[in-house]
Amino acid sequence: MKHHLEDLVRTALERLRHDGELECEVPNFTIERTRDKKFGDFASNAAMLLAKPARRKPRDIAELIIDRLPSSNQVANVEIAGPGFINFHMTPTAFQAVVGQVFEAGEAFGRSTIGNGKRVQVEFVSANPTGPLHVGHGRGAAYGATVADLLAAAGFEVHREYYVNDAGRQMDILGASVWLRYLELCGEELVFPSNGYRGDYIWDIAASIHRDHGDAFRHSAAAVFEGVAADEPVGGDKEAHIDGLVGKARTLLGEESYRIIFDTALDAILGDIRRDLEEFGVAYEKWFSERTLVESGKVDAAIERLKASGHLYEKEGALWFRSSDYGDEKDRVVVRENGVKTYFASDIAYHMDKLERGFERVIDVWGADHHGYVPRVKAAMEAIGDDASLLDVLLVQFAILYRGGEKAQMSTRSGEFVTLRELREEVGNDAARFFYVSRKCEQHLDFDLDLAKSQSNDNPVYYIQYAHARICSVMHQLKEKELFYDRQAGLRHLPMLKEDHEQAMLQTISRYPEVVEAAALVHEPHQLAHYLRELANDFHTYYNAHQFLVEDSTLRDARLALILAAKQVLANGLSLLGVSAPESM
RNA sequence: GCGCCCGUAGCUCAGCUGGAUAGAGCAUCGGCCUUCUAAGCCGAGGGUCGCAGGUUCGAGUCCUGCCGGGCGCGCCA
Repeated sequence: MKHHLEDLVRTALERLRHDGELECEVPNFTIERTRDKKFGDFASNAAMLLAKPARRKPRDIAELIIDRLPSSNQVANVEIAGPGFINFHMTPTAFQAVVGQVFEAGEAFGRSTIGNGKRVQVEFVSANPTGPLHVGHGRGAAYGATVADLLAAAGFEVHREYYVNDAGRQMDILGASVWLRYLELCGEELVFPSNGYRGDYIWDIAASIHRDHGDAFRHSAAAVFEGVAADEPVGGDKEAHIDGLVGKARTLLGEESYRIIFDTALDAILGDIRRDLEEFGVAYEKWFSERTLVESGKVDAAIERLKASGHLYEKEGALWFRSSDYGDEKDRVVVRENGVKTYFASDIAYHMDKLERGFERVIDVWGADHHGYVPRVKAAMEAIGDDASLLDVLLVQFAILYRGGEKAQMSTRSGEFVTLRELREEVGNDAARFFYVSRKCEQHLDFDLDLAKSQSNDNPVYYIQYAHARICSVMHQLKEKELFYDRQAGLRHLPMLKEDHEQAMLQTISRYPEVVEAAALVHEPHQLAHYLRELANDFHTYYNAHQFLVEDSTLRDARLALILAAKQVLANGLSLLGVSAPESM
């Protein structure tokens, strides 16, 4: 509907230009749903935008536009109001037609082609595989997955990707942590490094290695800690201590054995993350390995490219990227003094690779604590000669858990965060997915665990799902009463739906495609979440005000057609959010 | 100190990317089940849109400066 009116106004403006009545450019006008029905169904600001450049009164321009407006069987009346709004009153049949459109498109209702098959990559979660996902990652997962699904619904060709940091120092620390726990299982006595990973899952992995390999990787604790810098609790440096232990693991085990432990740890944790996300309804086209990026020489190639274009320099033994030339607050190290490339170096190569793969738009979903990282990545893209404006970084703020009105403990005594899995088990996937995307990403999220679990109208998930289930229930009752529903008759008799509640529902349903499109383009799934609550509200209100299973079969068919269309839209919307649409509750 | 994000009803948040009289839910108070699921519906009260300027036909929305809160400022990832 909206697009149709846009076309009409644009045509009118072109005609005005053609007639010489308008000598300026066609402005970027909008067509909006009106807030108040007395202003019609849609309003355009085109005349007011033209007032200044055309040097005429907005109301005069509005009149000219209306004169040139092509006729449309969807438009009943057009009028000028207020400072120069052009208000459109649609015909009843224009709204009624939506029901037929919903049935025809079914699951595809709400999809559009504005994305025009443009290739867009969405990279999200990408948590280091050093432990299970926690509730903070959960928000990125739900948000990224929904943004990706929305973009797909809007006609983009979407590629979902998880960047696996399987190369890097943190992974070495993970490997060392597992090995040390393994040594303890072998009977060695040692003081676990303060900077090591100490979750229970480390013990589990160590135990599985011990089960499969016995004492094959055992070395005496004395040998392992010999010559290693002191740990922080005893007056040393925790970083130097852990790096020393990693070095010992390498030399004592040898590359082959070290690799076995490292890979076992990586596979175990990554496997767990994959299962977790899969159960959460989050799927990826690709799990992109940082290690393959390193091994393929792409990181070196990226550094070479920066060097060749004169953006690198040496200082204090390290290799620096002059990112401050591109607006970053200071320069960044790419190769450390010890010759090890930084994570940033890999990331430059990774983003270069993304564009080389032909993505026309690249979206990174990051935790808000990484916001300081954005300028340097964009700087690197510019320096390399890529167009940094193709990259959109969406920063997701933290989720704070509440229980009983109080901030819930985010981490356990051992320092482990509350995991995504624990949250899913407590409130269920549906509530978790919905709550995570119910706020815009830059908004801090207060996640009320009690509310997410409550089975009442306070809980928007149940409220929406209940609307869907209620419609299913009505159809069930229809059968029980041995009545029938005739879709064609229902569509024919839609003009009988003259009640306010029925009009409201038709209008809300007709808005759905606009909501999906807007939510996709501005990456705001919460718009869809709020819309679905509105639609559910319209339905519940209608349900209480009127009987559907009435004697008059023509009216009954028309009403059932209407609520079945609502059911389809509820199901489509919930599906985009990754939430189920139950038949009964 | 510098940078990013947020300040809208008692609470949690919308406000369609500058439009007409600022909206929901929760909470509070008052109503609605012999009738398709009361996991629901209806009604009432509740506001200096953090503060001060500016931009224009028009500002909760854009700009500047303050105030308050969160986060970030490693040769970590």
